Amino acid sequence: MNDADPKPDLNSVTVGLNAVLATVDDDTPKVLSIKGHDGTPAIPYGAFDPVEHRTFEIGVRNWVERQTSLKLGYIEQLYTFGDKGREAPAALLTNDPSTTRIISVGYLALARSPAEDRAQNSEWRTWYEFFPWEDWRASEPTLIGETILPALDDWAGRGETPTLRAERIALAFGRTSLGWEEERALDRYELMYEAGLVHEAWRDRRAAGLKLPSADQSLSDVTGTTMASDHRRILATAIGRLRGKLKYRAVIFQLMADQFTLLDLQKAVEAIVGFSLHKQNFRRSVEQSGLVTKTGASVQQSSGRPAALFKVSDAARLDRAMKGLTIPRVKRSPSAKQS
Amino acid sequence: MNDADPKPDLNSVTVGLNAVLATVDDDTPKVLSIKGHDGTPAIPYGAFDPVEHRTFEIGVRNWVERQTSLKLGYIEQLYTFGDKGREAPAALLTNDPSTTRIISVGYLALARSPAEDRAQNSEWRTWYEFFPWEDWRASEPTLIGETILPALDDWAGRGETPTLRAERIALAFGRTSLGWEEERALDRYELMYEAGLVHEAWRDRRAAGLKLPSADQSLSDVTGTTMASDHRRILATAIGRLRGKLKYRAVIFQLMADQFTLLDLQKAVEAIVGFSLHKQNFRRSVEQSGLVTKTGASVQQSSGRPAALFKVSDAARLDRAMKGLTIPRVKRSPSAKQS
DNA sequence: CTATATATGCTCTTGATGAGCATAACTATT
DNA sequence: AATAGTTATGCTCATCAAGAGCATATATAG
Repeated sequence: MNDADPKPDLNSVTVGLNAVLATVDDDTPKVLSIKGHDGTPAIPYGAFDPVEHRTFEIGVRNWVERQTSLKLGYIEQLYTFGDKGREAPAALLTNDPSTTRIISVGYLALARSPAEDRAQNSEWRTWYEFFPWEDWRASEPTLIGETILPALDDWAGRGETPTLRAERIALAFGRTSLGWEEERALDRYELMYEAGLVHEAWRDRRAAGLKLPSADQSLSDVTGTTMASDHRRILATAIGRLRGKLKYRAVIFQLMADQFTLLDLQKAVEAIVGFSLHKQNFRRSVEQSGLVTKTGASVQQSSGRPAALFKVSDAARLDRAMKGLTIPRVKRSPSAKQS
Repeated sequence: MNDADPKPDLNSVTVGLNAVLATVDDDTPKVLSIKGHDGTPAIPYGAFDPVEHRTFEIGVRNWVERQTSLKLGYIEQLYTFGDKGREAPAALLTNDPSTTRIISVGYLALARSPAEDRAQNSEWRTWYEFFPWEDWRASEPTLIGETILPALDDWAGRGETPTLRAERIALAFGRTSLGWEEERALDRYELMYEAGLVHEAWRDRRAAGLKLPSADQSLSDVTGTTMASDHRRILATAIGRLRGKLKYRAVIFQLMADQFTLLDLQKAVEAIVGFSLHKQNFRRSVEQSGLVTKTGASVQQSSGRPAALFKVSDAARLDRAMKGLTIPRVKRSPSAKQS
């Protein structure tokens, strides 16, 4: 079955590792960014060294910890990006960019708090700086209704499959009965990329010598900060993944200090999912989950009643359950005329 | 930040593509397997050709479709495997296995029905042949309580962190309040691998010249069919992913024929998740979901009342919602003393 | 002591989910 | 044709999770 395969020039592939380091600080979700080759912000990346690294994960931990003095807690593989056209940063990793295809394995790592800054030329940035349309905490960003949707609708109309495009747009931007689904961050970014609504789209097409979209390029100036290579796509992947994960894994505690109030926890969740929660109900669900325990102590903020401090309970080391489409399993007695 | 990185010998990495082709046929979940180099069943794989393939996905579609005449519908990247020690099949992909590290990008693809067999030396096999402990449709496999758990407990006791191991085991095999979580297929396989309960564990350690576990190797003879390289791990990843996905994406219809009865649908879901569902409630949830529509026709099986035929409704092209940890968003009026 | 600002406690309503009884609609048999 | 056996469907109940929002409790700032 595979013997029939020709043996391509395998040596022309290079593997890089990318890591989205995320944290929540000052009620703000942040990512560690470095300066890319042309000054554009980039996600930390390094080459995968097959000799030194027994595992990708070990590789990521190694160079991240060595270069940032951050000790990574949670770490998870995101996706492996291998599209042609992401060769841009090739020059940074190899001496012969012309013939090499670079693929990169993206990772998501969570760090507790910025703990001051360490690494030179790296800094923590709000991720909403790169995705202004993803922050609904105050309210729906006006950018969406005023700029993004009109432009996307316009783009949809120009395509050969306007209906399909319209459906994708509606689904991604919460215009269906499902409403806004925060975990679709990647879908949204991809639509915007395709429609030429982000700077990268123009940059990449120009670099590839492709014909430019018939859209208005100036729109891409107001849709957030550009990143090097396809790093913004990787970041979108990370955001979407983390947002989704929050719902079925107790991963949020990887971002919390040892002690925290329920409001701290709520703010952290809100920072990540990008919208506000119902306070009383949030508390109820958290307390019922059994994931946290009162420490007994409490803290006093500026004014108002002091808040009780909580810590992660042991049970939280275990992951949590899932949910979804409704799979009604049989629980009680195997009696009755079942089946 | 990454300038500090030494430039390793990047050329010693080779990229392969693996595809788990899954289908449901005759109420049985199946995967396409080929004969591995030493006769062991393997998952179809091929080299990634950076020249010919603009994208991994295109690469996978290409060689799968060329070699099996199967047209892939749904396809999704699973995970990229890069651990040292998976060099075993290197000889198949390169002429110089000694210095090359092979990493492979795993994909999951869903095919409708086996549609007869096509490719030479490839065949569809029940995936429970490789994971007998994952099939709870009739009842909990006795293999778990009689063989697996005792052996795992034994293994846990031999380690330096028995409590941690015991917790992992309890969680993976449904011995916690969460019960059996079908999507933890990979967790279970990995535990068994670590404990030397699957043949691959012994094979790999022997090949690597490592010391063999102090466990009883004969146990690995009753824990399902062995696969080449780390393909069984990849398959476990695919199973877990698909099982989880069913709950929040309408992906099951990728496996159904144009017309189907609700029981057909139920059987397909059961085949995948590995346990039985409550019939009436399953129907209720499916019908309420709006994902299917009655065609008007009905079919008569051997005996009993004829069943109505359904088809996928247009709405199902859209994906479905998700659920999870409980994130109480504010829906109604932003009035009251909220926040 | 009063006005404010948070933290918490609770109640109500609605909808989803787990169970299982009751019927309907066919085929195979007496 | 009446009876059994079998699978499809219809429905009712009970329980629980989730969305809303009023009511109190406990501080800080005049």
